[in-house]
Amino acid sequence: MSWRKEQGRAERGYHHGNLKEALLQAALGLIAEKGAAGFTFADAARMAGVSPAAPYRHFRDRDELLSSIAQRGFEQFEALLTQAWDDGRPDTVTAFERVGKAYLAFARAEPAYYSAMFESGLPVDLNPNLLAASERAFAVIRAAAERLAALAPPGTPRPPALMMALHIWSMSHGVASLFARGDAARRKLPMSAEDLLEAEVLIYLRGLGFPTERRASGQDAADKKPAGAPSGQPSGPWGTPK
Amino acid sequence: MSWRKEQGRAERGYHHGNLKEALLQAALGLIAEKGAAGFTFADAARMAGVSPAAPYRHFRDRDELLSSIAQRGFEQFEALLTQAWDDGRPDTVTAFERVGKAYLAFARAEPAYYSAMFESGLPVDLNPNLLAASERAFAVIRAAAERLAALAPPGTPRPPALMMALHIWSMSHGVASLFARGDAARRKLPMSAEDLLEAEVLIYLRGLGFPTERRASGQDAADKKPAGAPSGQPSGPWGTPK
DNA sequence: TGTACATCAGTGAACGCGCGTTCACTGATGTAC
DNA sequence: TGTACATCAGTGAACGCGCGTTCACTGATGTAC
Repeated sequence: MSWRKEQGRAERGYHHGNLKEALLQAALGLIAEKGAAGFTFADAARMAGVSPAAPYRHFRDRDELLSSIAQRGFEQFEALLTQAWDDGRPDTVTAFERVGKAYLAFARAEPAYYSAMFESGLPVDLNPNLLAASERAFAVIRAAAERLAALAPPGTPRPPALMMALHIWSMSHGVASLFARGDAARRKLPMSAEDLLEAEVLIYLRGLGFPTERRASGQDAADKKPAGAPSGQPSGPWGTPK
Repeated sequence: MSWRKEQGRAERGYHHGNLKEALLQAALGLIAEKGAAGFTFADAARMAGVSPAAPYRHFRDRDELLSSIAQRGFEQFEALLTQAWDDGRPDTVTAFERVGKAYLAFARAEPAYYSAMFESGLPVDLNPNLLAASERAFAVIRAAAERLAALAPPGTPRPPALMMALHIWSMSHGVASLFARGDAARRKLPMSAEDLLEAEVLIYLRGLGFPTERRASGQDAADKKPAGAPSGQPSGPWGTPK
Protein backbone atom coordinates (compact mmCIF):
# COMPACT_ATOMS: atom_id res chain seq x y z
CA MET A 1 0.00 0.00 0.00
CA SER A 2 1.76 3.13 -1.12
CA TRP A 3 0.86 6.39 0.53
CA ARG A 4 -0.51 7.67 -2.77
CA LYS A 5 -3.53 5.43 -2.35
CA GLU A 6 -4.50 7.27 0.77
CA GLN A 7 -4.71 10.64 -0.89
CA GLY A 8 -8.15 10.50 -2.42
CA ARG A 9 -9.15 12.41 -5.48
CA ALA A 10 -7.49 15.75 -4.78
CA GLU A 11 -4.16 14.58 -6.13
CA ARG A 12 -5.45 11.81 -8.28
CA GLY A 13 -6.80 13.49 -11.37
CA TYR A 14 -9.70 12.28 -13.40
CA HIS A 15 -8.37 8.81 -14.10
CA HIS A 16 -7.55 6.56 -11.25
CA GLY A 17 -4.99 4.59 -13.17
CA ASN A 18 -5.29 1.40 -11.17
CA LEU A 19 -8.88 1.19 -10.12
CA LYS A 20 -9.40 -2.52 -10.66
CA GLU A 21 -6.58 -3.34 -8.31
CA ALA A 22 -7.69 -0.69 -5.83
CA LEU A 23 -11.20 -2.15 -5.76
CA LEU A 24 -9.87 -5.63 -5.08
CA GLN A 25 -7.77 -4.31 -2.22
CA ALA A 26 -10.66 -2.31 -0.82
CA ALA A 27 -12.97 -5.31 -0.97
CA LEU A 28 -10.37 -7.44 0.79
CA GLY A 29 -10.23 -4.95 3.62
CA LEU A 30 -13.99 -4.80 3.89
CA ILE A 31 -14.38 -8.57 3.85
CA ALA A 32 -11.77 -8.96 6.56
CA GLU A 33 -13.67 -6.42 8.60
CA LYS A 34 -17.27 -7.45 8.11
CA GLY A 35 -17.24 -10.84 6.43
CA ALA A 36 -17.83 -11.80 2.83
CA ALA A 37 -21.51 -11.08 3.17
CA GLY A 38 -21.06 -7.66 4.68
CA PHE A 39 -19.14 -6.01 1.91
CA THR A 40 -20.92 -3.88 -0.66
CA PHE A 41 -20.01 -2.66 -4.10
CA ALA A 42 -20.70 0.92 -3.12
CA ASP A 43 -18.48 0.67 -0.09
CA ALA A 44 -15.60 -0.63 -2.14
CA ALA A 45 -15.98 2.29 -4.54
CA ARG A 46 -16.01 4.73 -1.65
CA MET A 47 -12.86 3.26 -0.17
CA ALA A 48 -11.12 3.48 -3.51
CA GLY A 49 -12.17 7.11 -3.71
CA VAL A 50 -14.30 6.88 -6.84
CA SER A 51 -17.97 7.36 -7.60
CA PRO A 52 -20.36 4.44 -7.09
CA ALA A 53 -20.70 4.00 -10.84
CA ALA A 54 -16.99 3.59 -11.51
CA PRO A 55 -16.65 -0.08 -10.49
CA TYR A 56 -18.99 -1.07 -13.32
CA ARG A 57 -16.18 -0.33 -15.75
CA HIS A 58 -14.24 -3.22 -14.24
CA PHE A 59 -16.68 -5.74 -12.80
CA ARG A 60 -20.07 -6.73 -14.08
CA ASP A 61 -21.42 -6.84 -10.55
CA ARG A 62 -20.63 -7.58 -6.94
CA ASP A 63 -20.43 -11.31 -7.55
CA GLU A 64 -17.78 -10.92 -10.23
CA LEU A 65 -15.64 -8.91 -7.85
CA LEU A 66 -16.14 -11.52 -5.16
CA SER A 67 -15.13 -14.40 -7.39
CA SER A 68 -12.09 -12.47 -8.58
CA ILE A 69 -11.02 -12.29 -4.98
CA ALA A 70 -11.72 -15.95 -4.35
CA GLN A 71 -9.74 -16.84 -7.44
CA ARG A 72 -6.79 -14.72 -6.47
CA GLY A 73 -7.02 -16.28 -3.03
CA PHE A 74 -6.72 -19.77 -4.46
CA GLU A 75 -3.70 -18.66 -6.46
CA GLN A 76 -1.93 -17.30 -3.42
CA PHE A 77 -2.98 -20.36 -1.48
CA GLU A 78 -1.49 -22.60 -4.13
CA ALA A 79 1.76 -20.64 -4.06
CA LEU A 80 1.95 -20.89 -0.28
CA LEU A 81 1.27 -24.61 -0.24
CA THR A 82 3.81 -25.21 -2.98
CA GLN A 83 6.41 -23.32 -1.04
CA ALA A 84 5.56 -25.24 2.15
CA TRP A 85 5.74 -28.57 0.39
CA ASP A 86 9.13 -27.62 -1.05
CA ASP A 87 9.07 -30.73 -3.17
CA GLY A 88 9.15 -32.97 -0.12
CA ARG A 89 12.35 -31.66 1.46
CA PRO A 90 13.95 -32.53 3.78
CA ASP A 91 11.76 -35.60 4.02
CA THR A 92 8.25 -36.39 2.95
CA VAL A 93 6.66 -36.56 6.38
CA THR A 94 8.18 -33.31 7.59
CA ALA A 95 7.19 -31.52 4.40
CA PHE A 96 3.71 -32.97 4.66
CA GLU A 97 3.35 -31.58 8.16
CA ARG A 98 4.50 -28.22 6.91
CA VAL A 99 1.75 -28.16 4.30
CA GLY A 100 -0.83 -28.57 7.03
CA LYS A 101 0.67 -25.70 8.98
CA ALA A 102 0.70 -23.52 5.89
CA TYR A 103 -3.01 -24.13 5.58
CA LEU A 104 -3.54 -22.77 9.07
CA ALA A 105 -1.20 -19.88 8.50
CA PHE A 106 -3.15 -18.87 5.43
CA ALA A 107 -6.48 -18.95 7.27
CA ARG A 108 -5.00 -16.82 10.01
CA ALA A 109 -3.10 -14.33 7.88
CA GLU A 110 -5.68 -13.93 5.14
CA PRO A 111 -9.12 -14.14 6.67
CA ALA A 112 -10.58 -12.18 3.79
CA TYR A 113 -9.29 -14.51 1.11
CA TYR A 114 -10.19 -17.52 3.21
CA SER A 115 -13.70 -16.25 3.68
CA ALA A 116 -14.17 -15.50 -0.02
CA MET A 117 -12.80 -18.91 -0.97
CA PHE A 118 -14.64 -21.09 1.49
CA GLU A 119 -17.42 -19.22 3.19
CA SER A 120 -18.87 -16.75 0.75
CA GLY A 121 -21.40 -19.20 -0.59
CA LEU A 122 -20.00 -18.88 -4.10
CA PRO A 123 -20.76 -22.09 -5.96
CA VAL A 124 -17.20 -22.96 -6.89
CA ASP A 125 -18.29 -25.86 -9.06
CA LEU A 126 -20.22 -23.56 -11.36
CA ASN A 127 -17.45 -21.10 -12.12
CA PRO A 128 -14.84 -22.70 -14.40
CA ASN A 129 -12.02 -20.29 -13.62
CA LEU A 130 -12.63 -20.53 -9.92
CA LEU A 131 -12.93 -24.27 -10.04
CA ALA A 132 -9.65 -24.55 -11.93
CA ALA A 133 -7.83 -22.32 -9.47
CA SER A 134 -9.25 -24.30 -6.58
CA GLU A 135 -8.16 -27.55 -8.16
CA ARG A 136 -4.66 -26.28 -8.78
CA ALA A 137 -4.36 -25.54 -5.08
CA PHE A 138 -5.69 -28.95 -4.15
CA ALA A 139 -3.31 -30.53 -6.65
CA VAL A 140 -0.41 -29.50 -4.41
CA ILE A 141 -1.86 -31.49 -1.54
CA ARG A 142 -2.64 -34.32 -3.87
CA ALA A 143 0.89 -34.47 -5.25
CA ALA A 144 2.21 -34.59 -1.70
CA ALA A 145 -0.17 -37.43 -0.91
CA GLU A 146 1.02 -39.34 -3.98
CA ARG A 147 4.58 -39.13 -2.75
CA LEU A 148 3.51 -40.22 0.67
CA ALA A 149 1.55 -43.14 -0.73
CA ALA A 150 4.55 -44.30 -2.73
CA LEU A 151 6.56 -44.24 0.44
CA ALA A 152 4.12 -45.98 2.73
CA PRO A 153 5.45 -49.08 4.42
CA PRO A 154 3.88 -52.22 3.05
CA GLY A 155 1.64 -54.31 5.25
CA THR A 156 -0.76 -51.61 6.34
CA PRO A 157 -3.82 -51.20 4.16
CA ARG A 158 -4.18 -47.68 2.87
CA PRO A 159 -6.60 -45.72 0.73
CA PRO A 160 -5.79 -44.27 -2.69
CA ALA A 161 -3.66 -41.15 -2.69
CA LEU A 162 -6.63 -39.03 -3.70
CA MET A 163 -8.45 -40.03 -0.58
CA MET A 164 -5.42 -39.40 1.57
CA ALA A 165 -5.20 -35.93 0.08
CA LEU A 166 -8.87 -35.30 0.84
CA HIS A 167 -8.26 -36.46 4.40
CA ILE A 168 -5.47 -33.98 4.89
CA TRP A 169 -7.50 -31.25 3.29
CA SER A 170 -10.48 -31.87 5.53
CA MET A 171 -8.37 -32.08 8.70
CA SER A 172 -6.66 -28.83 7.89
CA HIS A 173 -9.88 -27.19 6.85
CA GLY A 174 -11.69 -28.32 9.97
CA VAL A 175 -9.03 -27.04 12.33
CA ALA A 176 -8.61 -23.81 10.39
CA SER A 177 -12.33 -23.07 10.18
CA LEU A 178 -13.01 -23.76 13.83
CA PHE A 179 -9.88 -22.64 15.60
CA ALA A 180 -7.50 -20.72 13.38
CA ARG A 181 -9.71 -18.25 11.59
CA GLY A 182 -8.59 -14.68 11.56
CA ASP A 183 -11.89 -13.17 12.68
CA ALA A 184 -14.26 -12.95 15.62
CA ALA A 185 -15.89 -16.32 15.00
CA ARG A 186 -12.75 -18.17 16.04
CA ARG A 187 -13.30 -20.55 18.94
CA LYS A 188 -11.02 -20.52 21.90
CA LEU A 189 -8.85 -23.54 22.43
CA PRO A 190 -6.69 -24.78 25.31
CA MET A 191 -3.80 -25.34 22.87
CA SER A 192 -2.55 -23.89 19.63
CA ALA A 193 -4.33 -24.83 16.46
CA GLU A 194 -0.95 -25.76 15.03
CA ASP A 195 -0.25 -28.29 17.78
CA LEU A 196 -3.75 -29.67 17.43
CA LEU A 197 -3.34 -30.24 13.72
CA GLU A 198 0.18 -31.56 14.03
CA ALA A 199 -0.89 -34.24 16.49
CA GLU A 200 -3.87 -35.10 14.34
CA VAL A 201 -1.79 -35.55 11.21
CA LEU A 202 0.85 -37.55 13.07
CA ILE A 203 -1.69 -39.98 14.43
CA TYR A 204 -3.21 -40.28 11.00
CA LEU A 205 0.17 -41.00 9.45
CA ARG A 206 0.89 -43.56 12.09
CA GLY A 207 -2.41 -45.17 11.17
CA LEU A 208 -1.01 -45.50 7.67
CA GLY A 209 2.01 -47.30 9.02
CA PHE A 210 4.49 -44.45 9.05
CA PRO A 211 6.90 -44.31 11.95
CA THR A 212 6.25 -40.96 13.59
CA GLU A 213 9.14 -40.44 15.94
CA ARG A 214 10.22 -36.94 14.99
CA ARG A 215 12.78 -36.88 12.18
CA ALA A 216 12.69 -40.62 11.84
CA SER A 217 14.21 -40.52 8.40
CA GLY A 218 17.54 -39.27 9.62
CA GLN A 219 17.79 -36.06 7.63
CA ASP A 220 18.32 -33.81 10.63
CA ALA A 221 21.12 -31.90 8.95
CA ALA A 222 18.81 -30.62 6.25
CA ASP A 223 15.97 -29.83 8.63
CA LYS A 224 15.34 -26.10 8.66
CA LYS A 225 13.44 -26.10 11.91
CA PRO A 226 15.27 -24.21 14.66
CA ALA A 227 16.22 -26.23 17.66
CA GLY A 228 13.99 -25.51 20.61
CA ALA A 229 10.82 -25.54 18.53
CA PRO A 230 7.86 -26.76 20.55
CA SER A 231 6.33 -30.21 20.32
CA GLY A 232 9.57 -32.13 20.23
CA GLN A 233 8.88 -34.92 22.69
CA PRO A 234 9.84 -38.30 21.33
CA SER A 235 6.38 -39.72 21.92
CA GLY A 236 4.65 -37.10 19.84
CA PRO A 237 3.57 -33.51 20.21
CA TRP A 238 1.06 -33.91 23.02
CA GLY A 239 3.08 -34.76 26.07
CA THR A 240 2.93 -37.92 28.10
CA PRO A 241 -0.30 -39.87 28.13
CA LYS A 242 -1.61 -40.98 31.50
CA MET B 1 -45.64 -27.02 8.98
CA SER B 2 -49.41 -27.17 9.32
CA TRP B 3 -51.53 -25.81 6.51
CA ARG B 4 -52.86 -23.13 8.84
CA LYS B 5 -49.53 -21.32 8.63
CA GLU B 6 -50.02 -20.84 4.92
CA GLN B 7 -53.28 -19.00 5.30
CA GLY B 8 -52.06 -15.52 6.04
CA ARG B 9 -53.98 -13.02 8.05
CA ALA B 10 -57.43 -13.58 6.63
CA GLU B 11 -58.16 -16.46 8.96
CA ARG B 12 -55.65 -15.62 11.59
CA GLY B 13 -57.22 -12.81 13.55
CA TYR B 14 -55.36 -10.03 15.19
CA HIS B 15 -53.10 -12.17 17.33
CA HIS B 16 -50.84 -14.63 15.68
CA GLY B 17 -50.68 -16.90 18.66
CA ASN B 18 -47.30 -18.40 17.96
CA LEU B 19 -45.32 -15.69 16.26
CA LYS B 20 -41.99 -16.34 17.94
CA GLU B 21 -41.96 -19.89 16.70
CA ALA B 22 -43.21 -18.86 13.27
CA LEU B 23 -40.41 -16.31 12.96
CA LEU B 24 -37.80 -18.91 13.83
CA GLN B 25 -39.21 -21.27 11.24
CA ALA B 26 -39.37 -18.53 8.63
CA ALA B 27 -35.80 -17.50 9.31
CA LEU B 28 -34.67 -21.11 9.02
CA GLY B 29 -36.24 -21.34 5.62
CA LEU B 30 -34.68 -18.09 4.48
CA ILE B 31 -31.24 -19.04 5.76
CA ALA B 32 -31.42 -22.38 4.00
CA GLU B 33 -32.32 -20.54 0.84
CA LYS B 34 -29.98 -17.58 0.84
CA GLY B 35 -27.43 -18.21 3.56
CA ALA B 36 -27.17 -16.77 7.04
CA ALA B 37 -26.11 -13.42 5.68
CA GLY B 38 -28.94 -13.15 3.21
CA PHE B 39 -31.85 -13.32 5.57
CA THR B 40 -33.51 -10.16 6.79
CA PHE B 41 -35.76 -9.37 9.69
CA ALA B 42 -38.35 -7.83 7.40
CA ASP B 43 -38.40 -10.92 5.21
CA ALA B 44 -38.99 -13.18 8.16
CA ALA B 45 -41.90 -11.00 9.25
CA ARG B 46 -43.36 -11.11 5.76
CA MET B 47 -43.11 -14.89 5.62
CA ALA B 48 -44.82 -15.19 8.95
CA GLY B 49 -47.58 -12.95 7.64
CA VAL B 50 -47.16 -10.10 10.13
CA SER B 51 -46.16 -6.46 9.86
CA PRO B 52 -42.47 -5.57 9.89
CA ALA B 53 -42.78 -4.17 13.39
CA ALA B 54 -44.19 -7.31 14.94
CA PRO B 55 -40.91 -9.22 15.36
CA TYR B 56 -39.68 -6.56 17.76
CA ARG B 57 -42.11 -7.92 20.35
CA HIS B 58 -40.08 -11.15 20.41
CA PHE B 59 -36.51 -10.36 19.43
CA ARG B 60 -34.46 -7.29 20.18
CA ASP B 61 -32.98 -7.35 16.72
CA ARG B 62 -31.87 -9.52 13.86
CA ASP B 63 -28.86 -10.77 15.76
CA GLU B 64 -30.92 -12.03 18.65
CA LEU B 65 -33.07 -14.03 16.26
CA LEU B 66 -29.97 -15.41 14.60
CA SER B 67 -28.41 -16.52 17.86
CA SER B 68 -31.67 -18.10 18.95
CA ILE B 69 -31.48 -20.20 15.85
CA ALA B 70 -27.85 -21.08 16.40
CA GLN B 71 -28.64 -22.04 19.97
CA ARG B 72 -31.53 -24.23 19.00
CA GLY B 73 -29.30 -25.74 16.36
CA PHE B 74 -26.72 -26.70 18.95
CA GLU B 75 -29.44 -28.27 21.06
CA GLN B 76 -30.70 -30.40 18.22
CA PHE B 77 -27.15 -31.20 17.29
CA GLU B 78 -26.45 -32.36 20.82
CA ALA B 79 -29.54 -34.54 20.80
CA LEU B 80 -28.56 -36.10 17.50
CA LEU B 81 -25.01 -36.80 18.61
CA THR B 82 -26.21 -38.26 21.89
CA GLN B 83 -28.53 -40.57 20.05
CA ALA B 84 -25.78 -41.59 17.63
CA TRP B 85 -23.34 -42.26 20.45
CA ASP B 86 -25.97 -44.39 22.19
CA ASP B 87 -23.71 -44.67 25.17
CA GLY B 88 -21.11 -46.58 23.22
CA ARG B 89 -23.27 -49.45 22.04
CA PRO B 90 -22.70 -51.97 20.59
CA ASP B 91 -19.01 -51.21 20.96
CA THR B 92 -17.05 -48.04 21.41
CA VAL B 93 -15.42 -47.88 18.00
CA THR B 94 -18.64 -48.52 16.11
CA ALA B 95 -20.49 -45.94 18.17
CA PHE B 96 -17.67 -43.49 17.64
CA GLU B 97 -17.92 -43.90 13.90
CA ARG B 98 -21.63 -43.33 14.12
CA VAL B 99 -21.09 -40.01 15.84
CA GLY B 100 -19.00 -38.84 12.90
CA LYS B 101 -21.69 -39.85 10.48
CA ALA B 102 -24.31 -38.07 12.53
CA TYR B 103 -22.25 -34.90 12.19
CA LEU B 104 -22.41 -35.20 8.42
CA ALA B 105 -26.07 -36.07 8.46
CA PHE B 106 -26.80 -32.94 10.44
CA ALA B 107 -24.87 -30.71 8.06
CA ARG B 108 -26.75 -32.20 5.16
CA ALA B 109 -30.20 -32.28 6.65
CA GLU B 110 -30.07 -28.92 8.43
CA PRO B 111 -28.03 -26.52 6.34
CA ALA B 112 -29.77 -23.57 7.94
CA TYR B 113 -28.91 -24.58 11.48
CA TYR B 114 -25.43 -25.56 10.42
CA SER B 115 -24.89 -22.23 8.75
CA ALA B 116 -26.18 -20.27 11.75
CA MET B 117 -24.04 -22.31 14.12
CA PHE B 118 -20.78 -22.31 12.23
CA GLU B 119 -20.82 -19.82 9.41
CA SER B 120 -22.88 -16.86 10.43
CA GLY B 121 -19.94 -15.03 11.94
CA LEU B 122 -21.64 -14.94 15.35
CA PRO B 123 -18.92 -14.72 17.99
CA VAL B 124 -19.93 -17.81 19.94
CA ASP B 125 -17.41 -17.09 22.67
CA LEU B 126 -19.11 -13.82 23.52
CA ASN B 127 -22.62 -15.13 23.99
CA PRO B 128 -22.89 -17.18 27.19
CA ASN B 129 -26.04 -19.10 26.27
CA LEU B 130 -24.74 -19.92 22.86
CA LEU B 131 -21.37 -20.90 24.22
CA ALA B 132 -22.98 -23.21 26.77
CA ALA B 133 -25.15 -24.88 24.15
CA SER B 134 -22.15 -25.30 21.90
CA GLU B 135 -20.16 -26.84 24.72
CA ARG B 136 -22.92 -29.25 25.62
CA ALA B 137 -22.85 -30.52 22.06
CA PHE B 138 -19.09 -30.85 22.10
CA ALA B 139 -19.31 -32.61 25.47
CA VAL B 140 -20.95 -35.56 23.74
CA ILE B 141 -17.95 -35.96 21.49
CA ARG B 142 -15.68 -35.46 24.43
CA ALA B 143 -17.37 -38.11 26.52
CA ALA B 144 -17.05 -40.52 23.64
CA ALA B 145 -13.36 -39.69 23.38
CA GLU B 146 -12.91 -40.34 27.10
CA ARG B 147 -14.35 -43.78 26.71
CA LEU B 148 -12.18 -44.40 23.73
CA ALA B 149 -9.11 -43.23 25.60
CA ALA B 150 -9.84 -45.53 28.49
CA LEU B 151 -10.06 -48.39 26.06
CA ALA B 152 -6.97 -47.64 24.01
CA PRO B 153 -4.46 -50.44 23.87
CA PRO B 154 -1.34 -49.70 25.90
CA GLY B 155 1.95 -49.19 24.14
CA THR B 156 0.89 -46.58 21.62
CA PRO B 157 1.37 -43.01 22.77
CA ARG B 158 -1.84 -41.03 22.63
CA PRO B 159 -2.99 -37.51 23.34
CA PRO B 160 -5.38 -36.51 26.12
CA ALA B 161 -9.02 -37.32 25.51
CA LEU B 162 -9.80 -33.64 25.04
CA MET B 163 -7.44 -33.49 22.12
CA MET B 164 -8.82 -36.66 20.63
CA ALA B 165 -12.26 -35.13 20.82
CA LEU B 166 -11.05 -31.99 19.07
CA HIS B 167 -9.50 -34.15 16.38
CA ILE B 168 -12.76 -35.91 15.69
CA TRP B 169 -14.60 -32.63 15.74
CA SER B 170 -12.28 -31.04 13.24
CA MET B 171 -12.29 -34.05 10.92
CA SER B 172 -16.06 -34.14 10.91
CA HIS B 173 -16.32 -30.41 10.56
CA GLY B 174 -13.84 -30.31 7.70
CA VAL B 175 -15.57 -33.01 5.70
CA ALA B 176 -19.01 -31.58 6.45
CA SER B 177 -18.08 -28.01 5.53
CA LEU B 178 -16.38 -28.94 2.30
CA PHE B 179 -18.31 -31.90 1.01
CA ALA B 180 -21.51 -32.54 2.89
CA ARG B 181 -23.13 -29.14 3.17
CA GLY B 182 -26.72 -28.87 2.18
CA ASP B 183 -26.34 -25.85 -0.08
CA ALA B 184 -24.85 -24.75 -3.39
CA ALA B 185 -21.35 -24.26 -2.01
CA ARG B 186 -20.86 -28.00 -1.61
CA ARG B 187 -17.90 -29.33 -3.53
CA LYS B 188 -18.24 -32.37 -5.72
CA LEU B 189 -16.43 -35.47 -4.65
CA PRO B 190 -15.63 -38.78 -6.34
CA MET B 191 -16.93 -40.64 -3.30
CA SER B 192 -19.49 -40.13 -0.57
CA ALA B 193 -18.62 -37.79 2.25
CA GLU B 194 -19.60 -40.56 4.62
CA ASP B 195 -17.07 -42.99 3.17
CA LEU B 196 -14.42 -40.31 3.18
CA LEU B 197 -14.95 -39.57 6.85
CA GLU B 198 -15.25 -43.19 7.83
CA ALA B 199 -11.90 -44.03 6.28
CA GLU B 200 -10.34 -40.97 7.87
CA VAL B 201 -11.55 -41.86 11.34
CA LEU B 202 -10.54 -45.50 10.96
CA ILE B 203 -7.00 -44.59 9.97
CA TYR B 204 -6.87 -42.16 12.86
CA LEU B 205 -8.07 -44.82 15.28
CA ARG B 206 -5.54 -47.26 13.94
CA GLY B 207 -2.90 -44.62 14.59
CA LEU B 208 -4.04 -44.72 18.21
CA GLY B 209 -3.46 -48.45 18.30
CA PHE B 210 -7.02 -49.65 17.82
CA PRO B 211 -7.55 -52.69 15.71
CA THR B 212 -9.80 -51.58 12.90
CA GLU B 213 -10.97 -54.72 11.23
CA ARG B 214 -14.69 -54.13 11.11
CA ARG B 215 -16.50 -55.41 14.19
CA ALA B 216 -13.32 -56.50 15.83
CA SER B 217 -14.87 -56.60 19.25
CA GLY B 218 -17.15 -59.46 18.44
CA GLN B 219 -20.50 -57.85 19.11
CA ASP B 220 -21.92 -58.52 15.70
CA ALA B 221 -25.20 -59.70 17.11
CA ALA B 222 -25.92 -56.32 18.63
CA ASP B 223 -24.84 -54.41 15.54
CA LYS B 224 -27.79 -52.55 14.10
CA LYS B 225 -26.26 -52.03 10.67
CA PRO B 226 -28.12 -53.90 7.96
CA ALA B 227 -26.13 -56.52 6.11
CA GLY B 228 -25.08 -55.33 2.69
CA ALA B 229 -24.11 -51.89 3.90
CA PRO B 230 -21.27 -50.46 1.81
CA SER B 231 -17.66 -50.27 2.90
CA GLY B 232 -17.43 -53.70 4.41
CA GLN B 233 -14.12 -54.93 3.04
CA PRO B 234 -11.90 -56.48 5.66
CA SER B 235 -9.00 -54.15 4.87
CA GLY B 236 -10.96 -50.99 5.49
CA PRO B 237 -13.59 -48.97 3.72
CA TRP B 238 -11.55 -47.85 0.73
CA GLY B 239 -11.04 -50.97 -1.32
CA THR B 240 -7.75 -52.59 -2.20
CA PRO B 241 -4.65 -50.41 -2.32
CA LYS B 242 -2.46 -50.80 -5.37
C1' DT C 1 -71.77 -14.32 35.83
C1' DG C 2 -70.74 -9.84 34.50
C1' DT C 3 -68.05 -5.77 34.22
C1' DA C 4 -63.92 -2.83 34.42
C1' DC C 5 -59.45 -2.54 33.67
C1' DA C 6 -54.56 -3.76 32.79
C1' DT C 7 -51.66 -6.01 29.88
C1' DC C 8 -50.19 -7.76 25.80
C1' DA C 9 -49.37 -8.61 20.74
C1' DG C 10 -49.71 -6.93 16.36
C1' DT C 11 -50.88 -2.68 13.09
C1' DG C 12 -49.80 0.53 9.63
C1' DA C 13 -47.77 4.59 8.46
C1' DA C 14 -43.70 6.97 8.48
C1' DC C 15 -38.67 8.10 8.71
C1' DG C 16 -33.97 8.15 7.10
C1' DC C 17 -30.60 5.33 5.01
C1' DG C 18 -27.60 3.04 1.85
C1' DC C 19 -27.70 0.08 -1.83
C1' DG C 20 -27.47 -1.29 -6.86
C1' DT C 21 -27.95 0.41 -11.21
C1' DT C 22 -28.73 3.69 -15.24
C1' DC C 23 -27.70 7.63 -17.81
C1' DA C 24 -25.88 11.35 -20.49
C1' DC C 25 -21.84 13.53 -19.67
C1' DT C 26 -16.76 14.91 -19.67
C1' DG C 27 -11.95 14.81 -19.00
C1' DA C 28 -7.84 12.16 -20.28
C1' DT C 29 -5.28 9.18 -23.23
C1' DG C 30 -3.76 7.08 -27.30
C1' DT C 31 -3.21 6.87 -32.27
C1' DA C 32 -3.54 7.70 -37.41
C1' DC C 33 -1.91 10.59 -40.69
C1' DT D 1 5.63 17.63 -34.81
C1' DG D 2 0.95 18.79 -34.80
C1' DT D 3 -3.84 18.02 -35.25
C1' DA D 4 -8.21 15.45 -35.46
C1' DC D 5 -10.58 11.97 -33.77
C1' DA D 6 -11.82 7.60 -31.39
C1' DT D 7 -11.73 5.33 -27.30
C1' DC D 8 -11.68 4.87 -22.66
C1' DA D 9 -12.36 5.65 -17.57
C1' DG D 10 -14.60 8.04 -14.20
C1' DT D 11 -18.51 11.68 -12.93
C1' DG D 12 -22.52 13.05 -10.59
C1' DA D 13 -27.20 13.13 -10.44
C1' DA D 14 -31.05 10.42 -10.33
C1' DC D 15 -34.19 6.34 -9.80
C1' DG D 16 -36.61 2.83 -7.30
C1' DC D 17 -36.08 -0.40 -3.69
C1' DG D 18 -36.07 -2.73 0.64
C1' DC D 19 -34.30 -2.46 5.02
C1' DG D 20 -34.31 -1.42 10.09
C1' DT D 21 -36.56 1.04 13.37
C1' DT D 22 -39.97 4.23 15.78
C1' DC D 23 -44.43 5.58 16.99
C1' DA D 24 -49.06 6.19 18.55
C1' DC D 25 -52.57 3.15 17.90
C1' DT D 26 -55.99 -0.79 18.50
C1' DG D 27 -57.89 -5.25 18.94
C1' DA D 28 -57.69 -9.34 21.89
C1' DT D 29 -56.90 -11.64 26.15
C1' DG D 30 -56.73 -12.35 30.90
C1' DT D 31 -57.97 -11.26 35.59
C1' DA D 32 -59.79 -9.00 39.92
C1' DC D 33 -63.75 -8.31 42.23
